[in-house]
Amino acid sequence: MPGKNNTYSFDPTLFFEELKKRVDLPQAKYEEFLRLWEFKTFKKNEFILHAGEAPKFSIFVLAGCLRQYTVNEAGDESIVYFAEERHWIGDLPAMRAKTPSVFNFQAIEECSLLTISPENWEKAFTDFSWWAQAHLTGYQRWASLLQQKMAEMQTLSGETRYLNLLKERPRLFQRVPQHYIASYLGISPETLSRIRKKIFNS
Amino acid sequence: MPGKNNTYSFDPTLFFEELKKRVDLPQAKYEEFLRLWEFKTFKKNEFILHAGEAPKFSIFVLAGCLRQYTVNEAGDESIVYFAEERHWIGDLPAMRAKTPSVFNFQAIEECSLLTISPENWEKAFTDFSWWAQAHLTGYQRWASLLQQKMAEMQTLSGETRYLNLLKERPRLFQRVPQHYIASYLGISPETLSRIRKKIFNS
DNA sequence: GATTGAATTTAACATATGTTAAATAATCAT
DNA sequence: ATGATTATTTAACATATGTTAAATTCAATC
Repeated sequence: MPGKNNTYSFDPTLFFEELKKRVDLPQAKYEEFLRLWEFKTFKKNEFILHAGEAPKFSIFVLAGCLRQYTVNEAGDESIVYFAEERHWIGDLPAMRAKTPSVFNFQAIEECSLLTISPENWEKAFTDFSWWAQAHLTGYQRWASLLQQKMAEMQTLSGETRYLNLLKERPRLFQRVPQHYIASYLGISPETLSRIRKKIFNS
Repeated sequence: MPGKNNTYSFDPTLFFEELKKRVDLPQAKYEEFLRLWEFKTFKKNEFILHAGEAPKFSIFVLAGCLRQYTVNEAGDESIVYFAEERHWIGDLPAMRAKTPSVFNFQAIEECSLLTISPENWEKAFTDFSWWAQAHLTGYQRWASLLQQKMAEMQTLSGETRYLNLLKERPRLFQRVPQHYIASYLGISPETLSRIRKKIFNS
């Protein structure tokens, strides 16, 4: 059952931990907030949201790994983000405006997610001011990081970008196929293979 | 007088127009909000904010053009953003946390700016809920656009990226030196020259 | 566990882009 | 206006990366 609503039990520990990093509240408040979210599971390779459709929810990852990517006119895939445990992911502008997203979201492994609907997202933003605050701060930082990644893409070689990513997110290389890493780095799978050969033979 | 506080008169029309695009309020409210901002002018090539320092303000551009760029360990400059009239620019995470920015901000032309201090920024965010809302929406969209630009960098040739930018921001090419455009596109000035020759001779 | 399909590696070749250097053109400052 | 500085173009050459295709390895499925 793809994208089935799984309402049975799950462990919200990770979710609460991430919230606590940003704001200090009594446990009851976190639990009230949690009620806006819905637990879903997805199987490996299952699509979570399709490009061309308005996203039906935004996501917090409890377990598993997923990829966010575009497909351009020439048909080339381009992965712009890998979300692992504790990561937030989605296309909020498209979800909130109910317009088509340019991004695909697909499970790379079996995934356990907390999802929030557009209606509940707006409610969360209105009713929980601490959430609005934390969210804005998070987005400001995220935009800044994206600009720094842009600068990397502009000035560094594929090899250097590979080494940087290996340092920043070593766990990713344990769980994600090589050609996905290549796409994320903006190089062909063959070039990545060449780079690895060069590095690990010296 | 670099970065001098110019408190004499200026025209806030552009500023109000941009605010009105996002939220509908009585004029008096806009004017109250404007009091949090300070007018500053900068001369061509003058530095507005330096990397390594905590930013002293965030910016709305009334007139002129400026560039945001990093310098990596190898000394290569990399322009991540051009701000023209009506654009918002700054490093909010660094400003708010009072930590060093990795970005330089420099006037490309003589500039008229509205600036907001860290203290006033927090005040604006607390006292004007419409501002907080609009700001969050703006950042969500901004982050999404940056991810789409990332995908462009990953999959498209320098020539295609040049043509795309020419279509998206044609005015930029009238006012910004070519080698800045090259830096923004992530190619060398020589390559950009070659690309232009190829395009305009066919 | 055998078969099938997908991912990765390898190689040969093509091409886009970087690098260096010099010539020309444009801009700035006195 | 003139000289000095900076930006742009051009060219020759070097190199990183893409492309195609095949071989090999790995992983999923029945």
